[in-house]
Amino acid sequence: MNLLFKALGDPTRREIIELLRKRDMNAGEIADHFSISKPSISHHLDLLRQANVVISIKEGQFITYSLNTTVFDEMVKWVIEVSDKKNKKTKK
Amino acid sequence: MNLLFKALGDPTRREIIELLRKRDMNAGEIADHFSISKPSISHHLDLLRQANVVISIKEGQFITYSLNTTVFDEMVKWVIEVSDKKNKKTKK
DNA sequence: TATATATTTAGGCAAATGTCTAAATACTTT
DNA sequence: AAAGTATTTAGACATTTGCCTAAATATATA
Repeated sequence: MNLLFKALGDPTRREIIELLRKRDMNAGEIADHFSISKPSISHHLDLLRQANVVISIKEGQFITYSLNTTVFDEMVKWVIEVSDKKNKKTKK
Repeated sequence: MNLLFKALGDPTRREIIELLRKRDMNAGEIADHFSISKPSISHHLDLLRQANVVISIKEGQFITYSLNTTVFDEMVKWVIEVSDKKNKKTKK
């Protein structure tokens, strides 16, 4: 879960996630949305892949990236749980 | 939201959050749960406070820390929204 | 085969992060 | 007022992060 939080702790990477939410894209298309270099985007994509937030599939000379949203489940569960205990304490 | 994700991207800080879920604690009590120095814990608490995850209240010579879970709401909303690929409309 | 296109890898650099010890600040008690 | 307790601030250090350019790899096309 640490890799996931770290992955989400960068605005560029969150923007990439928001892009991929609309449709799958290859690395070049993703890079075109930003003013930083392609190698830097490639690095961000690597971190997102390590955190299992995205999946990459090679298609010819392109590499298509798509979102894997299941990885968020555990995280949301943790956050809700952490929030819930506190509520319980004040509610009861 | 960046400060929040960054705050959550460290295991010690997540443990602090889990501690505070059970009950409010002062800085010394929190530090006693870890093997790292008090100044380091103080720094972690500062980051959590900057991210609005905790609130600190001075009580005599102690400083009591408590969780502020409302800050998670926006984050969970973002994650859920991003996970929902079918509804691509961005609402504010 | 040679050239163009897509993407990553390598290496370097400045800034941010997480840790420490020592010192400073604030409050309490004697 | 002096001493003790709680916590933070300051400064240093190694590691990580995010960015860059240049080079390498892989595929497509003339």
